[in-house]
Amino acid sequence: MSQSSEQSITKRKDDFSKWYQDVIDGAQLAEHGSAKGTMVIRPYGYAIWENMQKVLDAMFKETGVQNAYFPLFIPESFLKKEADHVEGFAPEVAVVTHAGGKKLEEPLIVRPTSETIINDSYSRWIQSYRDLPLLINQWANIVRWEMRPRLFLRTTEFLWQEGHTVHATKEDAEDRVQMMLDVYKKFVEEYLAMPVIAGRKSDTEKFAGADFTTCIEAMMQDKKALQAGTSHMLGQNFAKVFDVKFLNEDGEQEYGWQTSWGVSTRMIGGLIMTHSDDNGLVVPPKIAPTHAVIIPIFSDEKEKKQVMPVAEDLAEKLKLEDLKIILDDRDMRPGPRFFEWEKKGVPIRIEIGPKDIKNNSVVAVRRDTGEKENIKQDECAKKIPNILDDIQKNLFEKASKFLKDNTHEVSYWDEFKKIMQNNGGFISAYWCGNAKCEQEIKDETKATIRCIPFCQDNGSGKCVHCDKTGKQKVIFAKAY
RNA sequence: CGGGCUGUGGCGCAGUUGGUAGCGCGCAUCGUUCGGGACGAUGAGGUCGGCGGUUCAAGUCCGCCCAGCCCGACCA
Repeated sequence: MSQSSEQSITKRKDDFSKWYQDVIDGAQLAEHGSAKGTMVIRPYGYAIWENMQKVLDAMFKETGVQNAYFPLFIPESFLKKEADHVEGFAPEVAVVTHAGGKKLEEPLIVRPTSETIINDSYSRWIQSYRDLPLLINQWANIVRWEMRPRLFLRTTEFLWQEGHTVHATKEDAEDRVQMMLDVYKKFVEEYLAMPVIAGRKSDTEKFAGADFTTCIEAMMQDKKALQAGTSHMLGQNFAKVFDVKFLNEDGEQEYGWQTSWGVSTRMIGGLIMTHSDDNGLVVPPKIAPTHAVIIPIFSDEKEKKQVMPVAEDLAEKLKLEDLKIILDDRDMRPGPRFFEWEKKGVPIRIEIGPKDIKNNSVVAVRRDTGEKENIKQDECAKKIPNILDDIQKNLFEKASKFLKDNTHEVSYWDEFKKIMQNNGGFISAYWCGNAKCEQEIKDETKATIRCIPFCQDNGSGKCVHCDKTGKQKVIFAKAY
């Protein structure tokens, strides 16, 4: 008995070490050293990404955004035009120097982001205030050669969307920055069930080339912060160097006011690190590639003939409710089938066996709580969607409670250090606004300013580190 | 690039004082099974990260190189 349970633990451990591989393979190019940090997104992980794309794309379009596509290769000189931008990105760009068997006249960089090449187009597209606002989004892959890649969260190549807009006034652009951050917050909270704190980045953390950067920050289960999306106010910085000008209503030339905003496949990592448990992924219903898996159970042909028609019938009925259903009738024992879908985080498992046939019922098991419920077959079409809604709600509430429980209001530096050394989490505290102070905090505790939340109580207090008066509370945390 | 650890079937690992490679999982076939990772039998799968050295003999000892992981600097 003890032997078999020991063996069972061993088996689970083996699988645990690779449960995430249903989603992404990392380091499979390990023998090719220069390709380290690249990733392969498996079909299951890609299905999650496709769902994210679909929802976000619809939300973008509601705000008037259109999709377009721009080149992967960018002339090196484009990147160099904006001083802060080149300083921020030059260390991490991959450069193509040879192609077609020849040395290139001008090296091409693989885009780390597309502000420069898109503005090159915009400078030709925009003539008049009537051409504005120009609201464009691109779904693309980009490359950033970071020193230390990290599976899921900081891969060398990643997929993302980047929106690039041009407006006639500063106010319009700033409204757009906020509008898109609101879209991200809504998407991440309502679909991914990840609570986030929205705010502005400090100057040291802002995007290279932006006037200011806004962001949403989420808390992972290890209490570290993950930036889940950013929306930047670019001002006229890129417009000036790429000559994006328009004739305004008064017949005067003006530079356009711009924004850019993006979220990436990093969100898949965030999703996993927010909700998953020791048994594998937990995927919120609103983003899950499969809502429910039906597992027919039978031990011989006779039982199979009884069970299968009911299982098939139920699958059809649930599909009519707009649910994505998998009927897993593979020739495997039930246990391994249960476990496989559990690892993949399918929100509901429906078991149908001979016992259920007798009772006209099924057994529904929730992935988030493990609760089992007997449901009459003819009530499934009504009840399963309700359970899915409840799972979605429960995941968000659970994560919200975790975020709340691990966010600490701190006034004193000793307390700050103690929290960062021990439990970690988010610290909400007053900050003087000085970059030097920010750096010292980072050096001492590894915690950085994740954001300056929009929600402020208009008070003021002593900076948690230097005691000077600060007007705003900021969120400190160790970050990915 | 600094500091630590590690490279052995698909995955996880063992390999004593050097003697020519093994275990678990997974995979395949057959049988018994089947409501939470079943069991038995049989079988497939490895130039032990690379190069060089010591030796009659190297997964094991020595040197160099390469790669990966963790910790720092960089970052979505």
